[in-house]
Amino acid sequence: MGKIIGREVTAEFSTEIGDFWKASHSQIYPELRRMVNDGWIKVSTSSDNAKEKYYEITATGKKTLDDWLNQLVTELPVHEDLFSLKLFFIKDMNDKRIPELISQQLVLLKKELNYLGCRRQKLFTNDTMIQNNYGHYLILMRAISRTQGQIQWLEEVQKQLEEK
Amino acid sequence: MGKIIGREVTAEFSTEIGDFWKASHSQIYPELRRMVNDGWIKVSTSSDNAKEKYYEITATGKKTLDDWLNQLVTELPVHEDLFSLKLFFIKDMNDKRIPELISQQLVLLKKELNYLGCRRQKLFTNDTMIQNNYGHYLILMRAISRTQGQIQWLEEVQKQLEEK
DNA sequence: CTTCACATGTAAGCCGTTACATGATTCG
DNA sequence: CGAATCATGTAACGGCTTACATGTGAAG
Repeated sequence: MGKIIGREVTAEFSTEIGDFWKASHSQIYPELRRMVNDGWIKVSTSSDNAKEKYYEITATGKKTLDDWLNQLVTELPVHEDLFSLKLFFIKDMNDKRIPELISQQLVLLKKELNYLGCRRQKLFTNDTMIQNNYGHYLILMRAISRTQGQIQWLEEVQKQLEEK
Repeated sequence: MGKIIGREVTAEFSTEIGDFWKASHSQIYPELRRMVNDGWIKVSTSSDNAKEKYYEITATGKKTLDDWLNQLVTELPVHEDLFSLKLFFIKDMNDKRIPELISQQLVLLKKELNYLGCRRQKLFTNDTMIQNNYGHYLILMRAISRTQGQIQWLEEVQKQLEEK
């Protein structure tokens, strides 16, 4: 119980966690090693599958995680996105790249919204699932709301630009 | 005209561009050098101030920038934020760290919203300013809308959590 | 028994940071 | 002329990526 192999950690960064944080296996394996060295997790090899290494959190690791969770977040992240960066360099209101960028961004956002909706349906089928993973539920719903908001805003801008 | 020194580029990444992209002077100076090597910009030293190096975009540089602007953005950025990451690890709906994280996040978002409002007032005093920097105006307004949306959403969650 | 998927690992490089260092200008 | 500020630059390092490399298990 509570044991996990590197491959599964990697998978989580493509699904669960992957919606808001990315990491590849090439980063994960060395990190696991460091965490073993630091005593945050311990490793055990199974007898029936020599290639797999089972990792498990230690008391020290739990403490470290808990301390980290108790620390307040003091800064907002910077929103580095190419969409904003490109728009920044376009001065002219009638530059036709503006509607192009917007419509492309809308394509991406709608795909994202659809994806997030699927995630919600898949992960949170009933109230029990929500109550037992409430933090995860919150950030997923927040992502959905944010994406909807952006779509709505961009569509309004799009409409205004067409009216000329 | 069109000439700028490294110090001023650095300053832009603290103000104008800094709202959605960060870079320190230690990154900028080497980059300027590379861009000179690549022929994207050219450098000239002024007679009256030996320490200043004036950079200016070349035709090649303009072409490169233009090509880049014409490329479609094909992926949304990942929203790496500590707020989401921490919430992800909190399973229990009644964990008191949830309202703590939310209220702290609201503090940060309101500060941000206020800052963005000031930027808007300062940079876009009249319609001419808007029309001559329309892309910049759009992303600023988008940031404001996004921040407002997040505040609203979090406040609703906060209210719902209090009702128990 | 060989092929393919699984599981782990390493290497090189990019982009960004903080900290450190240096020279030029300005101003009291 | 000494101190503060301006302007530039370097060093060390951290986190992340892509590409490369290796070994093991399962399945035809």
